[in-house]
Amino acid sequence: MSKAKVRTRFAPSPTGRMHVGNLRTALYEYLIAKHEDGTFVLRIEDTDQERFVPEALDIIRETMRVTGLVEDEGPDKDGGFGPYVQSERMKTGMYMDYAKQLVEKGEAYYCFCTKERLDSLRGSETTESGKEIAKYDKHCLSLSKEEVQKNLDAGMPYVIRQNNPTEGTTTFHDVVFGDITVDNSELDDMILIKSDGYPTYNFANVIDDHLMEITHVVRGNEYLSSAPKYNRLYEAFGWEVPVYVHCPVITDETHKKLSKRSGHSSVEDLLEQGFLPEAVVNFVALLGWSPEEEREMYTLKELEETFDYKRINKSPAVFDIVKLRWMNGEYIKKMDDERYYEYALPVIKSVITKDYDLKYIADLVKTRIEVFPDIKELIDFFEELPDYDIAMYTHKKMKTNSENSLVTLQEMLPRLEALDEFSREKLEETCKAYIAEKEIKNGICLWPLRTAVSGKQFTPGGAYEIMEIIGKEESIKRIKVGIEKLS
RNA sequence: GGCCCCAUGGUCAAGCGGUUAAGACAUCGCCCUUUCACGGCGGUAACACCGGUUCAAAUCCGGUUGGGGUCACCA
Repeated sequence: MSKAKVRTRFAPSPTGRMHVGNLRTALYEYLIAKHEDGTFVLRIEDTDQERFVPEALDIIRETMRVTGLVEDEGPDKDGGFGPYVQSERMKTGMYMDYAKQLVEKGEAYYCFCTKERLDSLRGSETTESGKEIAKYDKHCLSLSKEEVQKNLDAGMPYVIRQNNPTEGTTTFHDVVFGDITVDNSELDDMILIKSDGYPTYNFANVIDDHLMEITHVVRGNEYLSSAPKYNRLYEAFGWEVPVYVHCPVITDETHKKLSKRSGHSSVEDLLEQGFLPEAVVNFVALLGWSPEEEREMYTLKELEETFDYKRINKSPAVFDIVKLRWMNGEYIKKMDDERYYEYALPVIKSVITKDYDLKYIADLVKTRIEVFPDIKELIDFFEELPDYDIAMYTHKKMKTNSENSLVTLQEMLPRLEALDEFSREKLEETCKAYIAEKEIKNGICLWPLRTAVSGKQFTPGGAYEIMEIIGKEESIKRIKVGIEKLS
């Protein structure tokens, strides 16, 4: 028997921004498919009309586009398994038909219980500690066929519930967690069809995955507890269960599930904060999974080759923004000039209005940033000399203080004024000559100059680079300010 | 609270019965250097606890503790 073609799916519900947990799920689905030369499909699960937000769809598409997780089949790419949007599939009445099949088999039943009854059900049965017991009591299971029909004819609102056994156990298999067995008495009779006629997420999922011939299902660990009920559904239909891959949750620094509060829970947030999509993908791939080889920088293409879902971790991982920043910095350093400028120049222009060599400035900060907005505070002094404390002229290691700094500035001023060209070469030549002449350490000359022209403790580049960028006039002006401050 | 899951440095993690318990981020120190950064070198730092099984346990089993998840006509 030949191996069935691998088909995976990313099935988001369009309810808001794309969470990094969703990105990881999508990524793993994508990688599992690509690794086996399989098909990655996009399916939109919009069965919740309450929470549906139209823009969310665009966000998802855009996120997938920039991260490179492009689907092989989906709403815009019919592969013969459509429609790929659940609200459209719903129109065919297919979910209802399948639900009715289950009713026929006695694996499901109509339920006419009101919201009030359900609420009182939960309220009445409480544990000693006052916690709720949420299981439905199978009240409507006892209704006769005639009673059901009568209610239906009367137009009573209803739902269809799964009829789970109350004795015995159910075991399901998960690739990362192994076999998990639960008592059937724990299984709630979950709703399959809502009173608005829409299928619930759980039901639509099973139907669609089967119909779309999905072979591997990746999802968050939060769905682990509903997995046994899925098994019963597959069993009831007599369908083959796909390979389940449950991923550990991603948590924040407090080890709680990553939420909007943390400020970087969505891919959108991250991109807005100046992170590169490839860095985010690389980082997220490593959250809960590790390759066999000793390495952690991977392009999406390389991940496709090495990804092995059997190496997914079981324990929750903390989303460490500090390490993401580091990784992003690594990606920035490796960027080719053209693309780098594309990202860096706009940021530089937001700070510098003067006619400076902006690409030169960009080159200077390339190894000094982790995300692009970092550039701002690094280069603000180019635009305007900040007011600074003369204590900055004193540097122990450079052996400088206000006195010798003043001397340096006073003696260098005429030499610099005499220069007709403020190139790096000329500047270096001039300073070196002075240093040799006075038989002093480099720092005695360069530190005061750098301080005077920047007014900052730390700068990207040294005195030569800064003076070359701001030019003769501005340099002289700033050195005079320094002399004034020191006098 | 019931049920399920998890447990190696601050964080991500390798490890599948015998290792000096990798590596990365962070942190600290040194080198390079006109500052900072880059780069190079080095240091601090971990098997939650208690019992088994075994000649041998981070690795297997049980319990304890801790953490997480889930208990919707949401996904």
